[in-house]
This record gives sequence, C-alpha cells and structure tokens, in this order.
Amino acid sequence: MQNINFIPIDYNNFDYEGKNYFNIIGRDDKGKRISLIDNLEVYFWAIFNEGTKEKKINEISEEIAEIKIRGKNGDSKVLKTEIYEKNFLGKNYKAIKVFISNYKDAREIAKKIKFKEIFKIREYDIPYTTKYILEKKLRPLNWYEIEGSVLSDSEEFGGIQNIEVDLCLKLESFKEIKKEDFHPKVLAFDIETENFEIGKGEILMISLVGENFKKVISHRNNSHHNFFEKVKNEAELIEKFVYYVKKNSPDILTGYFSDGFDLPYIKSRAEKLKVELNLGLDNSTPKFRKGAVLTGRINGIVHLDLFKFIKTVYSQYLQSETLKLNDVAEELLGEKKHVWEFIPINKIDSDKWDEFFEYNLKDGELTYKLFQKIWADIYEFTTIIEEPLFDLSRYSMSNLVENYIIHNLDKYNEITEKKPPNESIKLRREEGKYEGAFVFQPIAGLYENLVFFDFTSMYGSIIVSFNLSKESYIEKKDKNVTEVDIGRKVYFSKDTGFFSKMLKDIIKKRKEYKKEYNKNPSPLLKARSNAFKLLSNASYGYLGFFGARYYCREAAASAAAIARSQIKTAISNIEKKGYKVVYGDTDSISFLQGNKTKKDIHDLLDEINSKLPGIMELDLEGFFKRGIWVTKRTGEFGAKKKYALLGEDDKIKIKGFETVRRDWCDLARKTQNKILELILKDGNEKRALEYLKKIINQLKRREINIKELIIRTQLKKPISNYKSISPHVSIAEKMKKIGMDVSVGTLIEYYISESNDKKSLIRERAKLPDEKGIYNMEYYLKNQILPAVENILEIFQINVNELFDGERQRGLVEYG
DNA sequence: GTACACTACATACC
DNA sequence: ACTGGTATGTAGTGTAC
Repeated sequence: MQNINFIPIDYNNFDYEGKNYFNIIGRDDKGKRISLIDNLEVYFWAIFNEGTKEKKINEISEEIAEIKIRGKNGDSKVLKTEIYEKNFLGKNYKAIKVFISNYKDAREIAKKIKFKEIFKIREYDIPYTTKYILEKKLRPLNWYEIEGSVLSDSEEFGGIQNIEVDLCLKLESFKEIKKEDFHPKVLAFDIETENFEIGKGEILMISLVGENFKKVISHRNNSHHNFFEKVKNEAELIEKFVYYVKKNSPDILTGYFSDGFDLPYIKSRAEKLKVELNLGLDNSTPKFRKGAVLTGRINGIVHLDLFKFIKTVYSQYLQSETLKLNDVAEELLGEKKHVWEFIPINKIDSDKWDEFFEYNLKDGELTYKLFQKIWADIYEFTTIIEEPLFDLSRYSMSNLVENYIIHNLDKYNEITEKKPPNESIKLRREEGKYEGAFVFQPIAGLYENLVFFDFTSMYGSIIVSFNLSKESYIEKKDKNVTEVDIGRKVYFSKDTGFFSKMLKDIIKKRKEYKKEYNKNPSPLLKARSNAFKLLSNASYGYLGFFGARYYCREAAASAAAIARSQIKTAISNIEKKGYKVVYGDTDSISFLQGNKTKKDIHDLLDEINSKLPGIMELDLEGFFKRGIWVTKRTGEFGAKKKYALLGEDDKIKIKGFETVRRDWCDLARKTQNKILELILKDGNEKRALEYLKKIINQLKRREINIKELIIRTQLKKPISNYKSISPHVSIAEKMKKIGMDVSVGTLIEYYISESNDKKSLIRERAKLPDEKGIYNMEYYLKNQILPAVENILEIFQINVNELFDGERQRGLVEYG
C-alpha cells in the first residue's frame, strides 16, 4: 500500500477480460507522474410508471437481472438490480438501478427491457468518463489523498506496467484535500509545412516551447541559433519531435488550431513515412475522432487546442476581428507573430531560413504564453463543470451548461434526461422561431445627458424567478401555476424545480466571486466569476437549443415574453416620472437625465427595484454626456442597434455602426469613427464636416493607400455551396485557383478596382490586395465613405450626397 | 435596358 | 449542429415594364 497526494488530469478507460477499467493519469505533489487504475460498477435506470405495485416492481426487477446478450466484445449481462426512490423531471418515481458488466453494451441491454410498467429508461447515454466522475467523485484537477496498491511489478490488467509513469497504483481509497494550486507541465508546439492541406507536402520544421525549453527542429537548413536542431530528414524530424515530447513529459501538449492542422498533419506524414508516432504514455499514436471538426487525443497527455477553448469562452469578449493566433495574441498578450511571407520553399534563400525558424519559434512561444494567460479560465471551468480537461477544453457553450447540470443533479436525487434522438431534434427545429426580445424604436438625433439602466442577468433571473424549465412546464392549467402568454397560454408550476435552483445558485456564486474579486483581485477569482457569468448567460439559450437534454421551447419563449413585459413596464414607469426614454434593447433602457440630479436617478432605480419580481434586479450602467442615434438607410425611422455614446470619462462607445463592422474598409470605418467622435465631443457637426472634406479630397486625389481600402469578408461555407456569388466568394475562387489557402472561416480580402465597363458587377471589379490595379474612386465614395457618414450628418440637415457626389464635385472646394 | 423587389449573406446587438 | 432572437445593410438575382 502506498499513500500519496494526487491530482487527476487525464482519464482513459480500457477493457480487460470483458470488464471496464479506468486509468487515470495525474501527478503527486512532488511532481511524479502517476497512473491510477480503478474500476466502476456501471448502471442505468429503468423508471416505473406511477402507481406500479410493489410486487410487480420486484418481479420485473428479478427478470431484468437475468438479461444476457451477445455484446460488442463478447458476452454481456446484467449483474444485479436494485430498487430506489428517484426523481425524474422533478417528479418522484420508483426506479431500478440496472448494473451491467460492460458499459459499451448499455444501449443494447436497455433495448431488451420492455415492460408496460416501465415508462423511461435513462442514463445509458452518459459518457463513461462522466459516469465515473459522477459516481466516484474523483474530479479532475482536485487534490486527493490516495491509498493504493502498487501495480508496477505485477502482470495484472494484461501488462499495464508498460505505461510510462513513475508509479502505477490500483486505487483502494481516497479523500479530497483542500488545495487550489496546480501548475501543469506544458509544452506548446507549432509546425510549418510545404502545403496547407493536411499531409500534402513535407513538414519543414517543428517548434517546441516549454518552461525553460525552446527548440526548433528542421532538416531543411542549418542555423546558428542555439534553439535550433538539425535532423537529416522529415522522418527524423518527427522522431525528434516524439523524443522531445517524451523527454519533457508534459501534462499538456498545446497548440493553436492543432486539432485541425498541426497534429493531424504530423500524423498523416508519420503514416506516409512509416514513422512510429508513439506519443501516448502507452506508446499509442494520437487518435482522431471525426465530428464536425477533427479532435486529436493522445493517451495520458492532454492534447489541448487553445483555439477551441478561446472560441467558446473568449470570443464574445474579444475585440479582435479574427481568432487567428496573431490577433488573439496581440489582444491578450500585446505581442504579435513575426512577419513571414509564404513563398515556395525552393525560393527561400539560404540566409532567409533563419528568419523562418525564428517565425516558427515565435508561434510556439505565443502559444505557450497564451496557454499560461488563459490557464486560470481553463482550470476554473474544469473544476466547476467537473469534466476532464481534454473534453472540457473542446466543449461548446451548450455542452458546458449541460455538463454542469449533469454533474449537479445528484443533489436533487434526479435521474438525467436523455439526449434527444435525431428524430426529435428534427421536430424541434421544425417548430421554428419564437418571439424574442423587445427593441425600443429610437428617434434619430443628438442627445445630451443620458442615463443607462440594465437588468442584471435578465433572462437568468427571469428563469429563476418564474421557475421556467422543462420539469416545471405543465400541459394543462392547474392551481399554483404561473401563466405566460407566448402566443398561446402556457403554464409553469410554482414548485421550484432543480433547473431554477441550480441557476439561482450560479447567479449567486457569480455575485459572490465578483465581489470577492473586486476586494482581492486575482486571475483565478476573475476566471471563477466569469465562468459563472457565462453559465448564467448561456442557460436561457440552452433552454431553446434543439440539441439540449433539457430543451423546453415553452420555457425559453416564456422567458422572452416575460422579459418583454418587464422592460416595457420599466420604460413606462420611467416615463411616468417625467423622463424621456430614448432607447432600449432587450435588457437595457436609456433615457434623458433632464434637470434631475444623480440622487433622483438612484431613487428612481430603488423604486423600480422594490417592485420587481423574484431575484430580478435593475442596475445603473452609467451616465453619458452625449449620445447619437441615426435613421436607417432606408426609411425615416431611427435605426435600432446603432448608436454612439460619449461617457463621463470622455470615452467613446460605439455600437453597431460601420466603425465596428469588419466587413467595411478601414477608410470608411476610420472616417466614420472620427466623425462620430468630433460630433459627440463638440456637440455640433462643423469640425466633422471639415474632416470629411479632407478625406474625400484625399480619396479623389488618389492619395489613399490601398491598405485602407481592403474589404474583408469571411467565407462562411464551402465555395460551391453559395447560391449567390458575392465579391468575396468570387475572390475566394480566384485564390483557390492560384493555390492559396482558402477554407471555411477564411477572412477573404479584396479591393474594388477601376474598370472600363461601368455596368459590370462589383465582383468583376474585385481584386486581391496584391493584384495590380487602381482603386475605384466612385465605388469607395458612393459605396463606402458616403453611406458610412450620410445618416450621421443628416441629423444636421446636411445632405452629403449633394455636397460631395458627382457633378457637384466642384462645390466641395468652395464649401466652408 | 432599367428599376425595383426579393433573396442571400455577413455581421452586429443583447 | 454544437446557446437564443432581433436588426441593419450590401450585392446579386429575377422580373416587370
């Protein structure tokens, strides 16, 4: 027997003699790598109809206990059955816990259970590792004091000793210990290749970066850099890569988009060159699961693709216009990639290779630093959701919410609902949209002294306060229900269900950790508070997501209906007090402060809050010196979701305008931005108009750099799927033709050039940024600059089209 | 041959 | 397919005159 302190990192399962076992890889507190072998009694639930007689339950239970099938890997059977009182969707039932020999056959065995008294069979579809964590409560990235028997010298489990660890134990007992600190051993990697398509062309070099470790390996050229290591060919390059991974013995091997590029590329080349890519601790090769996107798994080492985690957890907060390593690193680290122009490798001068190696190393370094930067978030999410790092880092928002629910259901004695089968997903999607948020119709104009109120976690607080969820939804009107009109009347029980309780807890924790963070700021507390915020925000979307286990369209539609009614009530209450409401969107209201004091505003807020239902809360977002709203391009109404504000700190906040849209050229965006800024700061249009005049003159004199005129549009689907060939699709076709990297998600860049044929389509005048040509002045004036500013200046009765366009061109010089 | 309505698409807001 | 609906606005496409 041996006692150690242990932190679980990676969970693997294996079969031995027809039974399922776990091999949990982690560290002890001395940094030694440990493998922990454990088994799990696997089971699922068979739930009885209400009122089934005790005798019948016992009979059926005995019958089920006899089930045997020919399973995937030999004979499989029910081991035993036990009867419990359980809850399912908030209601109490008798249920049989059906223990089986091999979890892989759970579905098949469940199919054999056919009794009219049994109305649901559940939990045969919970991933095995999730099941293990739920049952044993040996959670990822928590510390445990472990007692285990040493397996290293035994032949047990068919030679488990072949795993490259310091110690292998069979788990006997454990208890959780309080310890929050864990710094994993991390190795970042990045490759450069001859081709962008997986496996086509050689890998030219691989960089590896860890703590006090930097390496670039290549067979292509020599270098005097001390981080450089020369190998003789590509095969040896891959071997060296494996060698250094093993030598570093990382807990985590991280890359940026490495699920989709680096790892599959290496695997493909290794297969071609017949090199053993035995990265796993059991010397296995990485295994890829082909879902919508590839997922590469290495046994015992967590392969973590930073891109995926950043996409789900960070992207909505990032300002970057793409999620490419360069943009994300610049925003999060303040560091950019090196500049390297990709040219065919035979055209790289021998003295240029050093630059290429440096470029490769920098990518590795950025990836490593990015990992360290966001580790707090990954760590917090892992411990909050209680899912293994490997899976967690790849989860979508709905996966995160759902797994939080699954891992918290036992507090409510609940049996987990199943995943919707494909047929119900189809039906759910056919139900179509339901009515969503209310947006206030603004009147275009420049306003002074604005106040912004907003509801804190509005949808979440409504779901909690009105108990909206699948389990509380009732088909028929009953007593003790909440009635909501979503086009038809729907009803929800007032007996608080687990969904509302869980969400209430999430919102409460978010508040606590935010408070704690403000008192005592640390990356970990910030990450914790942020994780709960994201979970709370996503819970409403989860209710309306067709793939959710706890999907409830009625609950989602009701949350939206109540939100509409609550914001309208708040608006009318503010108006009744004599304020003029200017704008509002979903959960926010903006109105004029007028001659009232800040204290008046706070009193108003308190008064509204005293009447709000449940845990709903209205908050003061801030005061603003000025705000501008414009009309829509078509029609005289004020445009929704487009406005700009000047804060008390003189900071400008711009929403929805072309300035913040990446599919407009920089010149139009910068010009509009400057004009908004000048108008907001001056309170009139004089200087803004001067500025516009200057820019337009530059444009007409062809003094604008083509870089300012590049339009960027993302390719959202494969080129062939487009019904309508817009400029960016046409450019994408052109790029593909000349062998450039174009794939779904690529940001296509182009500019519009002059052409003799006035009638030609815009796409026919679109050119690649480095393609020769002169910019189309008329296009940039009429389709970029003027549209971006006309509705703003229209507020001051200025018609920019008359001022600056066409034959009135000469008037421009005379103006002002 | 042009004008206009409609559709497809991208991207924002919350 | 991988949380929801609301909204603006461009460019292409189709059709009426």
